[in-house]
Amino acid sequence: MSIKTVSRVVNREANVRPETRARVESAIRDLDFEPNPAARGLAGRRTFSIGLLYEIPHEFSYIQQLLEGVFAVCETHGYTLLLRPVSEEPAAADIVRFIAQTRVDGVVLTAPIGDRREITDALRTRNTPFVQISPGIADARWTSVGPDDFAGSRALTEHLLGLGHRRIAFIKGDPRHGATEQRLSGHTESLRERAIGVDPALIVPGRFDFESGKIAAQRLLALRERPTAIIASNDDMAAGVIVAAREAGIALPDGLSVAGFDDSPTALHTWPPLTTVRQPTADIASLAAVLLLEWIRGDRRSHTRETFDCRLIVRQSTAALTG
Amino acid sequence: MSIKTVSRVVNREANVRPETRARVESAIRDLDFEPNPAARGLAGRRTFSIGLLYEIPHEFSYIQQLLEGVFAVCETHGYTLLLRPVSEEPAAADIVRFIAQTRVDGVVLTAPIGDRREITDALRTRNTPFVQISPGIADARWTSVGPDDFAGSRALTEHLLGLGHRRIAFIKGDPRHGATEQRLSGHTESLRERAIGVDPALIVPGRFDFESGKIAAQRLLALRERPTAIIASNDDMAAGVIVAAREAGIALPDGLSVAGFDDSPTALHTWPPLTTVRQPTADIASLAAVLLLEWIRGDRRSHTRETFDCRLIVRQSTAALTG
DNA sequence: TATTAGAATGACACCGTTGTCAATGCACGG
DNA sequence: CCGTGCATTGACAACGGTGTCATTCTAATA
Repeated sequence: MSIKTVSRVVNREANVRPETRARVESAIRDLDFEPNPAARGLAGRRTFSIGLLYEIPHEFSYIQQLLEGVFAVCETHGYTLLLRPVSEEPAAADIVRFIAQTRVDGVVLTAPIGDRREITDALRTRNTPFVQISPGIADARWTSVGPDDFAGSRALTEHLLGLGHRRIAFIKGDPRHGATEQRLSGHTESLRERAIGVDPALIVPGRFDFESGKIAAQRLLALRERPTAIIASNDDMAAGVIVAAREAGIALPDGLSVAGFDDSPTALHTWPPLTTVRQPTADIASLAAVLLLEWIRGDRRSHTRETFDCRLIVRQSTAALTG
Repeated sequence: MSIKTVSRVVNREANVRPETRARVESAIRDLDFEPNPAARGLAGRRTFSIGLLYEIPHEFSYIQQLLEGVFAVCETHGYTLLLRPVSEEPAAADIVRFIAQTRVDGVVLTAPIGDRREITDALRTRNTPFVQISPGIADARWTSVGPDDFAGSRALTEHLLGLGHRRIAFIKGDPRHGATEQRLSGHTESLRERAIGVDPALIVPGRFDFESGKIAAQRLLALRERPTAIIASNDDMAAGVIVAAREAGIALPDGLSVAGFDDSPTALHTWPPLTTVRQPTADIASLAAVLLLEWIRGDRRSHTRETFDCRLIVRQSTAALTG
């Protein structure tokens, strides 16, 4: 069985007997063979890659900011960035296959992918350098970079407490994200410090998207004793809260204070514009990329957990408690 | 001068005499030499690329939809996608350099990059396959894919005319985008068909971002004879219009109808939710990628201009003219 | 059965760099 | 002036596939 025949099978060329093809294919499967794209590119004068050129948008959503931060670092270091959008809960095997196929030197794992133990284990086993963005529990065995969600969330709750609110509801984010728990504990911690009881009825689940925020708000606004303020774990959900409030005929911000998290473009698109917490996403992503490259080059031999401060952005969606 | 010495210079290795280094560097510049990444990867067992893994977000902005469409096609065809965010008005040379460096087999040009004559010329000269997304003027010498902005815009204006509006203002988009002119002419064409004069005061410039929409709206709302409806050339600007209207104390949609374009996530985050026009961005991007791959493989010998229908999405931001 | 075209397979050079190690150049001390 | 050791450069074999062309099968035809 010559190498060339394998090449024919891989490239789906004609003139290979079906049984030969089958034999090769099963061998490929057994050996987990992935053709080396560099060798294919070199010999075949093609790269099996295409470029996508686009203008940097004026307003960045979270992913775009991440991209921007990582991309900037890649550019200055002469690295290429391969994107891999994955569906929810990708199998560790899918990620390993991506690395095997592309032969990337390392990967940046965004939340919540980097919190999956099987995935970090698989990468560590293969000795593939990686950094984790916005981890849940930081692990000393690898590097992670993220915002201080806990402190950011505390600042938000304290802002509302300062405005006189005492019945403050909290809409949680996607439970798979580490940020979700940290943002929640920042909130409850603030309440506890002021000796304000945490009413379980005021803490409701969400999934970080507009729709889940709206549904959560409908539930909260239907309570006998309605909250005077609602904190959503991100801006998209806060936008959902605002719409739910409008549909319920509640005046904003006087009838209800609403706050978000992230300072995404959405925060300015709502009316009133959202009080929120800004995390330096692009900086986080840049540092993650820098640390990854250092690791790849062997310039670094110990792991770290880097945390960035968040900043409270007060806009008109929160107001002093009246009456 | 051995090849190896060039390699040392390129890789910034130590132990190269400064004058040797200088000589090599000037030769590199003179010859426009770009190292072949495949050969470097093959010999050096590294790819100078890192991966970025992220979960597909629930709500797609325009860029994310494009990405998604192109990516899906790349994945099924075994291609890798290299992103290249560029600043406004990138030089053709930058783009040529990107191609030279990465050796991509072809590129997708998004608006308005693909409308720059110098860029298309440069690509054609180098024989680099490319397709253009949302072109201004389609050129028979290359392939382009885009929405039918003209018809979509017409549908929007007709919807407002049907609601009884006659003083309809229009906020234009970024003039560098082909869509801008097409969306405007769809609007004026509709008016003309109904023999309604086009009042130049009601057509104002914008740049596709929230802020420019807000400023344009402030200008329109200050007119002696205020429009009863405002069409913004995209949703972000429409969100700006809504905020400007709120600040002016105008009730929506009764005091003013507002419409956007694109059906982005923003369209649902505003209150009232936006009447808008949905373009099948992901489908457009997918077809662009498919056509590009066909061209790369030589399966295709003639260029085409493909157009996708848009769909009017009526929500609560537009209402019948009262009084 | 011999012949032959076309299908299937293999041998081998080559793609453009980097890693390794040998060769050469050079400055300095004895 | 020569030997020593480090700085600098070059020779050459990989790297892991693909392209080309020769060779071997296979089955249809005479």
